[in-house]
Amino acid sequence: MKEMPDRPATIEDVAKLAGVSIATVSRAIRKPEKVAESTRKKVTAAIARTGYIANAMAQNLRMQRSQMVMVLTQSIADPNFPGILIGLEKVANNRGYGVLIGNTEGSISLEENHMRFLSSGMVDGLILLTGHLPVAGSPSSPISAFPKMVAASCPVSRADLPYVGIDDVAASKMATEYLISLGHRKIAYIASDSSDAVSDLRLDGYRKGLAEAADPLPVWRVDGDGSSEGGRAAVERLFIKDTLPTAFFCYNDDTAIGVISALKLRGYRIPEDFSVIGFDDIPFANNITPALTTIRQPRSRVGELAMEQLLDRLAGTDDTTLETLLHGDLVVRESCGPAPIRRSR
Amino acid sequence: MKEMPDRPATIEDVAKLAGVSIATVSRAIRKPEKVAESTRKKVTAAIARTGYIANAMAQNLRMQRSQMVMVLTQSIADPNFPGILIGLEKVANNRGYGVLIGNTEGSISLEENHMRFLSSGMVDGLILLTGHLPVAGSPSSPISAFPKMVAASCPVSRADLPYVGIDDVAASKMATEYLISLGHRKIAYIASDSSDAVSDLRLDGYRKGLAEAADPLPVWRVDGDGSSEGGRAAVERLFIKDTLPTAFFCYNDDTAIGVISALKLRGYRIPEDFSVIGFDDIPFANNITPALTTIRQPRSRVGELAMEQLLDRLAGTDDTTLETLLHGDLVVRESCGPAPIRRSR
DNA sequence: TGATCGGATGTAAACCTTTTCATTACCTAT
DNA sequence: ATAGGTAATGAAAAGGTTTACATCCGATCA
Repeated sequence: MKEMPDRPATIEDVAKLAGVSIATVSRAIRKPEKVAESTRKKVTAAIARTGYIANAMAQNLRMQRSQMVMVLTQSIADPNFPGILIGLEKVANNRGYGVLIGNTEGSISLEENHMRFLSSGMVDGLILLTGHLPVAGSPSSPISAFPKMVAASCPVSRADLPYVGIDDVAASKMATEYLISLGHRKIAYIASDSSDAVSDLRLDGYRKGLAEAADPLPVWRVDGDGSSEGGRAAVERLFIKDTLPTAFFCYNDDTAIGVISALKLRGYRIPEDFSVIGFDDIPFANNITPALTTIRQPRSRVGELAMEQLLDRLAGTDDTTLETLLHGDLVVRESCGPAPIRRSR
Repeated sequence: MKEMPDRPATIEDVAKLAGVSIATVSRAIRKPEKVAESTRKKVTAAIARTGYIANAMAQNLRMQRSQMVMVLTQSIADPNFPGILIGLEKVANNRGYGVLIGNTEGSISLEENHMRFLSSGMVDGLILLTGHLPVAGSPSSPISAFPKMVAASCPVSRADLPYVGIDDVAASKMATEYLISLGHRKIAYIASDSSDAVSDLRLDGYRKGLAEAADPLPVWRVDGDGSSEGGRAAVERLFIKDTLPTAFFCYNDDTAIGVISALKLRGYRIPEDFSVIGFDDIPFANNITPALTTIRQPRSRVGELAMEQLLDRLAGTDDTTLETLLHGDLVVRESCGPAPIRRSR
């Protein structure tokens, strides 16, 4: 029934066809209960005949909003990103919002550039996956200036911003306890680079796990950088110093993959000679050999909750929840085994 | 210097402060050469003092555009997606556009839902990663009704839509020739499901590679579904029939990973007993054992070119290029070796 | 000297909605 | 019968730009 004129139908076309004013058309659409049954029908018919679709820009201008949110990330290539994005996109779309991607690559200038979307009113709110406040304004800019943000997956340091993520401490503790339960006594934590707040949280959990062991176990933190290369390098350094743990608790799966690869390259078997546990349960954790034992992050759920929180805030529901911590699951596969009996080195 | 009033500064505030009309302010910003040096300075100063940032919604309404494009994908989780998105986002942002994500999950209703962004004017154009035209309108709707789309990575069947991707046929031929050069004579192609046009292109290339061999080699197509599970299942079926190739050319890396895993499970060694070659060079191809020999897709470049093409079209540059095919590289790692000498089965 | 031109600026329309406020007509209660 | 209330609708403002057109002024040219 749609006709295809040169220019799309406006509300005025509909009004004319239905023989009412544009105000009535608008009401018939947005507040049907405010308009008489008979006119509503006329309007509906006119809309169908003209193929009218409201111009979003005009609506948004009038209503002072954009129905868009931006998700700011350091890296689209981060293996956790797609999963989170799925959740974000899902609820945003359900609630009539569009999701804009802002990739910062860690560059401040790119980040500032993206902030123009917010200040120009092109987006209503921000999901921060970056782990820090966007650089706009001085570092001490009042939090009240950022009413439209929610952090997810990476907590924002020293900011009273709503945060949705998993309980890194609890999950890391669980991972550590699992290794202890397998008999390991020399467990190293392969960290990420020092700027990563999440790495410290996981270190905390690891510490707690060690502390609660029957006999006190030493904390053994090894530098990494969150990449498989960093994991490889960490193992190489340990071999040079000729001092080795029996189990590796890795900051993330990428690191674990590097660790395993370095260990295998030197002829060791996993899990017979060494146990390795990762974190994140990235899609490929199940496809490496040995299949990686790890902590599963409910990525999609994190995205959903973060977006819900943001949209609730935008809608004015002043939810005061500041921290939503989800539970991470231990996924036991093949990369961990009983501690080997080995001559101490 | 910025002041922070309750409501953001408008162009009128700037005009008042600078003692000029709003038209002049607008011109000073958009067409500086049209305004006298002296006034330009006054305006610039006023803008700085007020912290004025143009309201994007008002601009977009007036200029009948949105400065947004949407990328439609079947699955955010597709391992190729992030790479393409990186390229898309990069050039879009460089050119002042925002990138909206539309995840369809293969659902028609979701897809239709996303099309409202286009018809309501919330986005100016579409990047199609879905491999088919959005369902809006009848299947035979004239292509002229879709002036604002560019397909990438998955060609859109029977549509004269601009397409940017890699030359699947040439790349597949190259992969096949490589296997032949290693002495393989029984090479199977593990396909994706039949609805996938890309799978057929790769089948074509494989065919061509076989056809140009010194001695004619038989085409051997095996069903898969593009997942590692599908690869595994394909191998199992071959074992049941007890008829095996010496080399597998896989539709994609996921499939190859499944094939390798099934083969290893049965105690075979790669590449000594079987050669396996994948396609895509997904990030993890290098992290499995054996490291996967595959065809590298310049994903990010595909994204860049597709976005450039789309924005050029939106800008009215009537570029008539309909197909941009990039070159895929053969990445030789460890999963292919000389054909084994084996009693024929 | 007067007509013409060009540059710089202002006025107002246009972009398309939503929503306040006013108007109308009808109904109810006194 | 009249005041007061309610439901349905319309007129017009508001939202913040860009830009076509008009205006003004000083300068150039014949």
